[in-house]
Amino acid sequence: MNTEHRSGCPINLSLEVFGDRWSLIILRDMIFGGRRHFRELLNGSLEGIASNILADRLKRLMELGLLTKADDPSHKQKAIYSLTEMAITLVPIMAHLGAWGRVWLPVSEELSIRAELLEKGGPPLWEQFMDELRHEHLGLPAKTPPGTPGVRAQLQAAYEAVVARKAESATA
Amino acid sequence: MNTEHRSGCPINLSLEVFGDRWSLIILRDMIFGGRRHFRELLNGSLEGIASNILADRLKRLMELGLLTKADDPSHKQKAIYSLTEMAITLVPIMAHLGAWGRVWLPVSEELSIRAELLEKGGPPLWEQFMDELRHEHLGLPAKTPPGTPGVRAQLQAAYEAVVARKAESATA
DNA sequence: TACAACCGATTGCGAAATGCAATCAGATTG
DNA sequence: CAATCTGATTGCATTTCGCAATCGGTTGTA
Repeated sequence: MNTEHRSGCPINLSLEVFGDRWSLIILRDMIFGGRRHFRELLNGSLEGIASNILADRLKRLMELGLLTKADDPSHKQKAIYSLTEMAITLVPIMAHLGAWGRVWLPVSEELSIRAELLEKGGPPLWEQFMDELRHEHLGLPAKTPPGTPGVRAQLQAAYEAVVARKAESATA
Repeated sequence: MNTEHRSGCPINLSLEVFGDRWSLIILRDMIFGGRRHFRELLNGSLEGIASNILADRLKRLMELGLLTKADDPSHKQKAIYSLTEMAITLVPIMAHLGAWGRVWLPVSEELSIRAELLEKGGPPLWEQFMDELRHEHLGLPAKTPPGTPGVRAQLQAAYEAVVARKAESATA
């Protein structure tokens, strides 16, 4: 990890981590999209990240301590990327960024429904989501009873409902 | 303003605004440092921004609607930059970014005291600070009685107290 | 046992961004 | 009237970005 910093200001240091156009996009897709593999991140990216950029950022995020990499037992070539606690605690920042973007930027309806729900759910929902991520990525025991619908699943279902509604109204 | 976007995702669109190493630093210095002039931003920057980068980012932030520029009546060459409501509503994001950085990154004590106070003050303090910024930058009536110490002044005083204490303990 | 599809990357290369240094013309100050 | 300060601008070398093609190895299928 590079130890040369422009200053010891928390905002500056955070910016040195996220001050590029792709790092946070990758984390977004892992957190909200549930993606764990290189190809999932590469092909699932709405914004069309290039493979060399993805490889570079994954490496960088690992060096910074935001991700870890492990072998996939089902496939000798596959690597599974996991969020660390450091990355999981970005959920509130993601929620705020999404809320801000929803107010001030030309967001699309289907892609902002997640941000809307996350904003309405507030800190309690964020905590629940973070516990869910800790369970999935860090192997911690689940805090919700088995069978409880996960936060990501709820967000995904809401997204799909909007897409379905828009498709229906377009053909009606 | 450029209308070509990679996607309509709120987080992506926010990243298209802040996904560089300087834009948020400039806004930080305006919000927390109270800087309004080109030279103040240029020379006061801890991170040492170059003048051409500063000029470019100020222009870009104006095009994006985060800043406005006005003539300084006291000096025909001076320009005063003001935050818009769009920029003022970044305060909670700044607070979260600072709090996250304080936990996970090698921040310096004197530069993180502001983030600590902002975190402890929570949303009520953020709201008070935003009202203060609306008064200073948008000309809205102050919501606090005249004479009340401003949030920025409190943060600045706390910063200076830490600096003074560290200087004293160094010479003791 | 072929063979296509898929795996996580890597390389080449042109374009764009970065950042340092020097400079600018006009306004103000001493 | 000279020095300083104002918000920039320009030139230029370096670095970063990002698209396209490709890599060697693994897996599934016929």
